[in-house]
Amino acid sequence: MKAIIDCNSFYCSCERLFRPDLSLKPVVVLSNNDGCIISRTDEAKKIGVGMAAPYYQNRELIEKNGVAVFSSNYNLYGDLSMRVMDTLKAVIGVHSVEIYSVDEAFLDLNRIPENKLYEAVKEIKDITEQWTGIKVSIGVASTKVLSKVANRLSKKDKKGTNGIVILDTIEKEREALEKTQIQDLWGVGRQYAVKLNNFGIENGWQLRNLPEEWCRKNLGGIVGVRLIKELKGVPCISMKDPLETKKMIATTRMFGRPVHKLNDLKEAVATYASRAAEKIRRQQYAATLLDVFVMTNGFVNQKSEYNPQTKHAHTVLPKATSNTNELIQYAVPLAEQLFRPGIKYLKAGVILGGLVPDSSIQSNLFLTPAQNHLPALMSAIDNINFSMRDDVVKYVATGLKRNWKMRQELRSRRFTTRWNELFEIK
DNA sequence: TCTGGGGTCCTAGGACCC
DNA sequence: TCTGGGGTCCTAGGACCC
Repeated sequence: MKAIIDCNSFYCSCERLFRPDLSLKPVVVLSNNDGCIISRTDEAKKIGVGMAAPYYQNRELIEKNGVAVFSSNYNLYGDLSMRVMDTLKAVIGVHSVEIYSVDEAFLDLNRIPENKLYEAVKEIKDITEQWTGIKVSIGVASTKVLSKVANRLSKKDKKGTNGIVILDTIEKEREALEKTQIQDLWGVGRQYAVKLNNFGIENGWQLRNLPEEWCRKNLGGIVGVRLIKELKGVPCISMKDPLETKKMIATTRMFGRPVHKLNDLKEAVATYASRAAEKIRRQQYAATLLDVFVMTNGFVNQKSEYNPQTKHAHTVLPKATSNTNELIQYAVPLAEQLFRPGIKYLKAGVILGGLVPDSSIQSNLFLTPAQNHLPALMSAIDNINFSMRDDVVKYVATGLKRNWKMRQELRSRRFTTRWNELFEIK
């Protein structure tokens, strides 16, 4: 059996941890740039705040109901996420945990006897909540897709289920799938939901009973076939090897306000390149491919129809690198190449691909001594920036004023990752 | 005024090879 | 007059996820 464990309203729970006064109040967390609502507590859902809804459209509702609003604070969430994952690994073993996202992990329960499943899962839940202060829900079933179904039901009825749902018989599977609308299934997005609805399929049980060939034709080939099999309890999506290397690491941002000057665009791209370089160094990768993209105003004919246009340009790097200086030097010309005067840019990004473990970077006999010291320089900069605060040491190319920077007006303190922002008890 | 950021996987089609 | 077939590799783009 497999389980998926999921932190309840994760970002909001992180905020509440340091604001006990909000424990029963509605809370929402906004995306970067304070654009969308990306996490809501049950209380906020009840009031009618939509998921991924633009903040400005919900502002009135939020203010009228006294909802606490936070800008996203990824330092805080990232740190608490690590604590949750470390707890899971400590309880059931490193090799049985697959971190799926910042707030979710799949657990391999194969070594637990069927008749002890509930006990075991309950223990995992209790310990995680006690050690981290974050509430979680758990779904258990024979496949990943079914465990997601179970998890969703456990969250919907926290009181009735105690946050745990186990699908261990065909009858329970059937009941759960009949209760699950097609668009709420893991692997069915907007496009497929429309297609399936047109075909008269509305819940998970109906989908489960469709012929595989139909799904191969209409739901993305092999992806659709796997989905059906998983719904039938035949595992097709296995646990991932934790040692698998990533394929890309990206840093992309909307601008605080539209950018129309080449210089601002270059600064932003240089900044994202150094941010991305930090990320790959921390994860001990080096990149062989660098892609820069820009997004131009996607609002067509004043109708506020969101239709972003992006343009990419990339460079194959002559050798794998994680060096900020080098990556900036490749990234900035790509930004220049993409830039057109008179156009407003809303967003840009740097994607590092073709990742290899950085131990495989070959030292080069023909480099000058100064160049061979670059890794030491990079880690010195990383250490300073990490231990002090962001960007004490930075490249001039990344700009000094940064007037394109995103807005984060309502961010809480980084309680767990910055000494000068520690939680205070008076 | 105002719509996130960071990923994965799969497929179709073009380029190229013999 | 007549112009193959099969294979691989790469890339762009679409669909999905949280």
